[in-house]
Parts: sequence; C-alpha cells; structure tokens
Amino acid sequence: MGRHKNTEQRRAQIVEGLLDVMSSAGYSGASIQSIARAASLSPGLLHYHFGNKQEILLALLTTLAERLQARYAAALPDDPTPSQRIDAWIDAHLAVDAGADPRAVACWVQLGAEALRQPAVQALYSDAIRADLAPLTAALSDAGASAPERAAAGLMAAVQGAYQLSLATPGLIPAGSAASSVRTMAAAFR
Amino acid sequence: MGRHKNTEQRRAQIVEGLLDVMSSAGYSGASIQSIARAASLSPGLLHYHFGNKQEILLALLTTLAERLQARYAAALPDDPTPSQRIDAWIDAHLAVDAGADPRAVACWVQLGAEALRQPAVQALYSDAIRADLAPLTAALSDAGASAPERAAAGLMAAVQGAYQLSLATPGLIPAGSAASSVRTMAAAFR
Amino acid sequence: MGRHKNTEQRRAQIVEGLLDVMSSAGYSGASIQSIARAASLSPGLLHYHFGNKQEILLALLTTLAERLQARYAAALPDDPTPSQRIDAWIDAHLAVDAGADPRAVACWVQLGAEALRQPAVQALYSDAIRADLAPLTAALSDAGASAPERAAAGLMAAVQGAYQLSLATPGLIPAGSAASSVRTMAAAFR
Amino acid sequence: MGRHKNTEQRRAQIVEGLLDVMSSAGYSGASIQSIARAASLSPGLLHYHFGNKQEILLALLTTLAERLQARYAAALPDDPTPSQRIDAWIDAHLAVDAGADPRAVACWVQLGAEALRQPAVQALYSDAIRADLAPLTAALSDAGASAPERAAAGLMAAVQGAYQLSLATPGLIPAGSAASSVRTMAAAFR
DNA sequence: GATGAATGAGACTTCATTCAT
DNA sequence: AATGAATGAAGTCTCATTCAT
Repeated sequence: MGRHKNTEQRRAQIVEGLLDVMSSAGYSGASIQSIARAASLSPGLLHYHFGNKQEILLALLTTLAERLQARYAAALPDDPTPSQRIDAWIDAHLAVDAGADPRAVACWVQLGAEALRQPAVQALYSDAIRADLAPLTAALSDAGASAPERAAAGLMAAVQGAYQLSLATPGLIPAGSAASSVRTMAAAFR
Repeated sequence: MGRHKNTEQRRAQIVEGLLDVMSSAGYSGASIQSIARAASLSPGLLHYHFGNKQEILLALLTTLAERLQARYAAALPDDPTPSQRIDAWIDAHLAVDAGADPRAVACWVQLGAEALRQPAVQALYSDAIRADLAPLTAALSDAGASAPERAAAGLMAAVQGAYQLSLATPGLIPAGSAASSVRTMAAAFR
Repeated sequence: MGRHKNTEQRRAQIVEGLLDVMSSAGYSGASIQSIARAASLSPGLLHYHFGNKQEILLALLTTLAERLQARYAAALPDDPTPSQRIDAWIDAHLAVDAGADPRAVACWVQLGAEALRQPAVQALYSDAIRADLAPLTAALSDAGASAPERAAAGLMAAVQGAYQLSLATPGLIPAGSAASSVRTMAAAFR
Repeated sequence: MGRHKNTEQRRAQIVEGLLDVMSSAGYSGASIQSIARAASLSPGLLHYHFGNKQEILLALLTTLAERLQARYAAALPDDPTPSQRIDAWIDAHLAVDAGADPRAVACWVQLGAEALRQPAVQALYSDAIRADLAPLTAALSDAGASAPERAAAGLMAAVQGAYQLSLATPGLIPAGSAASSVRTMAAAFR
C-alpha cells in the first residue's frame, strides 16, 4: 500500500550492528561510528532512524528478549509436562546449540550493567526479565514448588551469573555445564 | 627534612571515591573529575598516585576482594563444620547486615561487565573470583559433593546474578531472600 | 544525494595551518587549537581528517618534499649540463626568490629535530632526504666527482645547516649568501 | 671560607640530566620529572637550583659551548699553522674519538631548533655560535681566505647539518666521514 | 532516505610550578 | 637543602549529535 519504506529493515540492521560491537566493546565502547561501520551504514543514517544512541540500546534489548522467547517456544515439546517446561526454559537460556549466540550472551551482561545506570534501560530490562520469568514461574508452580516466584528469580540469577562468569572467568564454567547445574538447582526448588 | 609519604592513604581515598561514583554511574560514567570530587581531591592528584584510570579500577577490585575475604573470615564460627563453612560463604556474599555495602554490590556488577572489555580487568577479576571460590569448593568437597568445583561455580553464578538482578529489577529479589535461595541451591549439590 | 567529499582540500588546508604555526612555534608549540585557528577550522575537524597530530606532521613533510622537487624541476634549464644540474639543485634549496618560503625553511629545521624523537618521522624524513639527494648525486657523478654520494651528503648537510643558522643566528648568513657558499663547496668536490 | 654550598655541583648534575634526557626525547619531551630521575634528584630540587625549565636549557647550552672550546684547545698542536688551526677546529666538532659525546650532538640539534622558538635561547645560541666561529674565522683569514667570515659560516653550517643528518638519516653520513668532507670544503675557501 | 562533514563539549592525561614539611 | 605532595592549566583526542547537500 503506497510507498515501501525500508525503515524496519534499516532499524534491524542497526540493532545488529550494536549487537556486534557491544558484545566485544561494551555499550560505552560502541560509538555511533563503530556501530555504523558494523552495519555497513553511514553514521548520519543512524540518527535518522533512531533519535539517539540509547534508543538503539532499547531496541536491542527488545530484540534479544524476543529471541529468548522464540527459543523457549521452540524448545517446548508438544503437550509438555511442568518438568519439561522447566527444562525447556533452561535450555532456551543456556543450551549451547546452533541457535545460541555468544554475542547475545555478552550483550545481556552489558545490558544488565547498563540497567544500573540508565533508568530507561532499567525499566525495559526489568520488564523483559519479568516477562521472561513468567513461564518459568508458572511451570514451577505447576510442578509443586512452594515459592515459585522466589525459585524462578533464583534460577534467573543463576542464569545471568552464568552468562557473566562464562565470559569473565574463562574455564570456570565449561560450555554446556551451566545448563546441567541449573537443572540441579531447579530440582531443589520443586 | 622532606615530606611524609601519604601515598597509601591517598590511594585508599581515591579507590573509595571510585567505589562511590561507580556504584551509581558505572565505570565509564565515573570521570576522573567526578572521582576526584567524591574523594575531595584535585583531579591532577589522581594521576600522581595512579598511572591511569584503569589502575584505580584494579585497585578497587583488589579492595573489594579483600573485603569479601574478611567478611567470610568474620562469618566463620569456631571450629566450623563443612555445612557451616558453606553458610558462612553465602552470608559473606549475600547477608544484608551492618557489614554489607550496597555500593560494593553495584561495583561487582560493573566490574563483571568491565572484565569483558578490558583484558587487564578480566585477568584480575578472574583471579579474584577463583580465590573467592576456593574455600567454598573445599567446603562442598568436605560436605560430600560429587563435583564440588562445578557446584561452587554454579553457586557463584547465582550470587553474581543476584547482585545484578537485585539492582536491575527492583522488587524481584527482596533483601535477604537471595541468601536463602542460594542455601537451597547449595543443599541440592551436597 | 549525499554530500561531496572535500577531504583532500581540507587536509591541504590543515597542513598549511601546521606549516604556518610550526614555522614560528615548533611542533610541540603547534597545538591542535592553534593549527585549527590558523586554518580557520574547528579543532574537532582536524581529527576528522587526520587520525592524530603526527599524521599532520607527516603530511606536511610530504608536502614540503614535493615542493622542493617542483622547485628543482623548475630551476633546470633545457638540456642541462651536470654543472647546471648542480646549480639548479642548490638554487632549489637556497635561492631567495619569489618561490622561496621562509616558513618552509623553519619547518625543515623543526622536522629535522622531530626526526630524532619520532621514529615515524625519522623514517619519512630519511626517505625524503635521500630522494632529494638522488638528482644531486647523479649530477655530481656525471660531473666527475670521485665520491659523489659523500659529496652530495656533505652539500645537503651544508644546506640543512644553512637553514638552521640563517634563522637561529641572525646576520650570520645574509640572505642569498648560502647559495654561493654551497656552490663554492660543490666545486671542491668535482 | 664559611659554609660549603654544593649548589654548583647540583646544577651540573641537573644539566647533565637534561643532556641525557634531551638527547633522546628533545626539549619538550624532557619533563622536570624525567630530568630529575636522570639526575637522581627529586623534582622539587630542580626549581630550587633553577628558576624554571628554560634556565636549565641555557645552562646546558653554556656547558656544551665550553666543552667545544675545550676540545678545540686540546686539538691544537704547539705553535700551529693556520691550516692546523682549521683542522683542529673541524676535529673539535666532528672527530669521532674518546672525547666525542653523541648525546651532545643530539642536543646541539635540539638546541638549534629551540633557538627558533625561544628568544632567550636564540640570544645565547647565537652568541655561542659566534664565539665558536671566532677562531675559525681568524684561521681562515690567516690562511688567506678572501671572505673568511662567510667561509667560516659556511663550514659551521656544514657542521650543524652533519650533526642533524648523522642522526636523522642513519647511514647517510658514516661516522668520521663528515670531518673529511668538511676539510675538503674548507680547502675550497682558502 | 542517505551521506559525510562539521561542531563543541568533555574525556583522560601530562606537566611546570608551588608549597608544606 | 631537600622531599614529594599538590595544583591547575593546557594538551590530544573521542564522540553524540546536527546539518548541508
């Protein structure tokens, strides 16, 4: 209908550029120039599609949250038991498979740190985390956990901490081991 | 003749200034100016006592690691059982008492993120985490854990994640609840 | 659509600014601010077109070397004898005429001093001097000099020294007298 | 007689420190701190013995000029002919022997460049050069040179240029070759 | 939509100089 | 005489953002 705008494609391209740069340089190390370069775009164009640098960060946060949701949906078997739903949630976050993106892991760590400094990031980050937790809380509840919310929060903490330590302390958490550790923890809450 | 050296005192003062600013503004948001202001010193003096900004960060990391060690030692009862040693470790990290410093918690999160971008920080951070883990690993082993190292790493991940979420998602992890969650997780590994 | 590139023009403008400032204040005295002012540009723009201050210096060195080459070419008569080639070389460096730029003389002195401290400058300076010497060496050889390379190096030394002394010890070397002195020296090598 | 001041010794020590640092880092690269370190003194002491950094430079210039004078006196044979006096002057400046100090050569180059920017340095530098030239001019005159002053200035230029090129264009002027080249030039003026 | 030049604020750092001891 | 801490100005460089084309 009418003119075809490529705005959405461009925005996605820019967000991907930030994902790329931020995973290795952090948010403050991701200059508009470097994001533009990673996205093969001109610097000026970034401010045409986004009002400022923070908006790109918020868009990235949304994108990463959606990807997690998609991974969870894909990991669910048909007609899953509560236990399978818990496992699917853990795998969505920690499985080391074709769909896992190491850059996304690094970005989650950087996002978690930025959330402490930028109120707008905190608000969206907090929403995303809570939305991400919802199915886990429900599954734990259905599995008979006595305090499903606190259990879910604890498991999320373990996941976020595993993200960080897997990158910051090489060798401490072998690839894939985090998933099994968190499954053990989850069992303790049931 | 001559003037007394006060370098150690000044360095501690500067590190405290960084602790202050960084806990709310992050590392990149902690300008030399702002650190100096927090420490009631002139900006030039910071570079008299430290070669560059990163050195202050490394000194802060060392300081925070020492405080954790001290808290752990203080939390240990006389002649502790393995179980008590595990509890003391968890309390040293997560108890919300007089000795707990919310600024330190925020700084640990920022440090964890900086470790991903600055190799020198990563090296020291990694060392500090491993040193911090040593007594927990030993206690888990003595308590009969089958894979004490992986268990300890998992608990450390839960702690670091709790640090982050407690600040980034207000309300999700009520003060003090993290300690009891991690105790539950620890039990699962024994 | 898009904007025209004007990098080459701007770079030339900036190099001219450095030439201006450096001739009277030296390289360390030529601040980015002062260069920008001399070029009627904003300081930030200098770092848009050059990576750092040293790159401007290297560009200036290249420019000055090219100008010398051009002066030599212009001073050559048609079908010159070896003797005329030697004279043309001397005039290209020391003649006080319309094409002579006192600022360039001062900059050569400063460049020679910077070459002692900055390896990158030394490399380019050395190359430029050798390229500048090549036609003189050839001419001396054709004129029958027994050691044309050493003779050429000696004459170049005399030229560089004349640059320095003409500015540092006013009155010692009257304008134009250097050329005739060096011609006398050149005769000694034939 | 009365209290013994070590001021003169300290000043010499400081000048030696500048000689050391400046020969490799230039004048602007010679910070008070680095000079103090090279002289094994505290930074504060430098401003006790010298009013400011420039005064150290002027003292160094005087020292270097005196050393040249001393070398000339030492190189003179008994009852020298004009020709021997000319050779002694050239050797005092360019001979590569035990008394030659490569640091001094580098400093002369840097001093020559500083003379273009600092009037006080220029004044003293100019005086020193003229004083240094006096015996050469006299010798050339006695040797029958028609324009001894211009000849002497030309030879001084060759010497200063040789200083610079020997350091800035490695390999162009082999050690010791400058002296023989300048002797050839000197012959041309007689 | 798109480009790339341009700006100006602010960052880290260096340093000559001063001063308390 | 001597030390070393302290200051404040100035330097280079980065960068988000704006704007002419």
